[in-house]
Amino acid sequence: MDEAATRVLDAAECLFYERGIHAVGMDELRSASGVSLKRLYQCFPAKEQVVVAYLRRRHSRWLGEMRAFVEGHEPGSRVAAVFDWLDGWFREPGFRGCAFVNSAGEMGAGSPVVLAVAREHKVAVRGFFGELTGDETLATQLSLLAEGAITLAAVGGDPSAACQAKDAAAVLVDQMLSSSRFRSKSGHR
Amino acid sequence: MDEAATRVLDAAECLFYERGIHAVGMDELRSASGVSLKRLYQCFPAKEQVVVAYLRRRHSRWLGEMRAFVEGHEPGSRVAAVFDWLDGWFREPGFRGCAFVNSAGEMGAGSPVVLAVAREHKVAVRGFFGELTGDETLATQLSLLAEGAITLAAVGGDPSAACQAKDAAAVLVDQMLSSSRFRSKSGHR
DNA sequence: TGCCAGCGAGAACGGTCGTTCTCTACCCTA
DNA sequence: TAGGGTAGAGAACGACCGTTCTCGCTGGCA
Repeated sequence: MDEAATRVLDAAECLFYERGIHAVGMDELRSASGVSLKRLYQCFPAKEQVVVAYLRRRHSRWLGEMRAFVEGHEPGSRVAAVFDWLDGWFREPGFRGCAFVNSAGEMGAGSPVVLAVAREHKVAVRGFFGELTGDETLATQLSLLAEGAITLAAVGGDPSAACQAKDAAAVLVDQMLSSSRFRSKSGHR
Repeated sequence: MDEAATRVLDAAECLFYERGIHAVGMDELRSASGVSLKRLYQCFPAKEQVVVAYLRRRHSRWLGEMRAFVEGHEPGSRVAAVFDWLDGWFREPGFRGCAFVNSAGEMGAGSPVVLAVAREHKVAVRGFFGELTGDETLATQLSLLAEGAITLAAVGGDPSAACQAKDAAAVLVDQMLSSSRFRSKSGHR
């Protein structure tokens, strides 16, 4: 990837997330990145492609950082670690919710490709919970809690949502463990 | 309230929710509602006030409909009924997620009043769960599940999120009941 | 009947957007 | 040194936005 494109995406990641997509014009992207308008349009023939590239890169970074944090914990406490990581994120200055949900809400109705990128992100998050738990149902339920926490932390302005979600997640994990132990011990049929 | 204002809000509720706020201009609001631009600006001196009024009215309707549905069920199955109601909502044609989350994501960064209305909505939803359960912690956890279900149904395009959330909610409610029974029976101290 | 306040229709205005074009300066090659 | 292709700076363009203004009409009242 071009170094100019990287600078554009750096600027886009700050500005789009902070103020929303339609509130940031190409001119502002230009002045913030120091990349001329001509070159900007050589890298990204339209604004929508800047948005898509911004979201794709943010997806890699976000999931990578979460994964690195979680995998630094014992296997038995990794689900809880996810919510600890979310808690740290919620308390960062400038936290404004999920970039993918915000972008999809803003452009999704008129831009199927942005909606698709957001969807891929959510599928990947659920997949990560699947890796952690090895159980599809539990993975979905945990991703529900995580999504809810992100939404309530952003819109509700309450970072403690992560902690509440962590407690609920512990209950769900316990329940799943005991029910699967029960199933394997009783071995029905 | 003026009948013209009602017609404007009817149009706004359809258009803003379906296509997003900044994608719908005042001219389109005028033609869709049949209210002249002059009168529209008499009712709402700026677009932001249309947005706020739209959100407030939607909040009343949405919570009212959910409440009516839930209160038509036995007290013991009302938490589950919330998620049944969400399931029906998710399957409606044109479902596009939470209007408050979408609006806050689109305008929240530049419009504190819109963010505040969205926040009030989320507080009210949590309060409703509080009425149902009589337990603050459980209410928060259930609202996390509900918010997560809305997000995943909208962005992930998966209406079955409501069903998954319902199952998780049942686990959390059971756990809460058994732990409080335990506490009252053992009567610690 | 004459008059005036209020209305709707839509033009007008200033601003901003995404995108393209122009022009100038520069660098690499011959 | 001469020339041509490239890049940057920024003007230009057409479209659209939110908002205001104009203007002709209407309908109630003296």
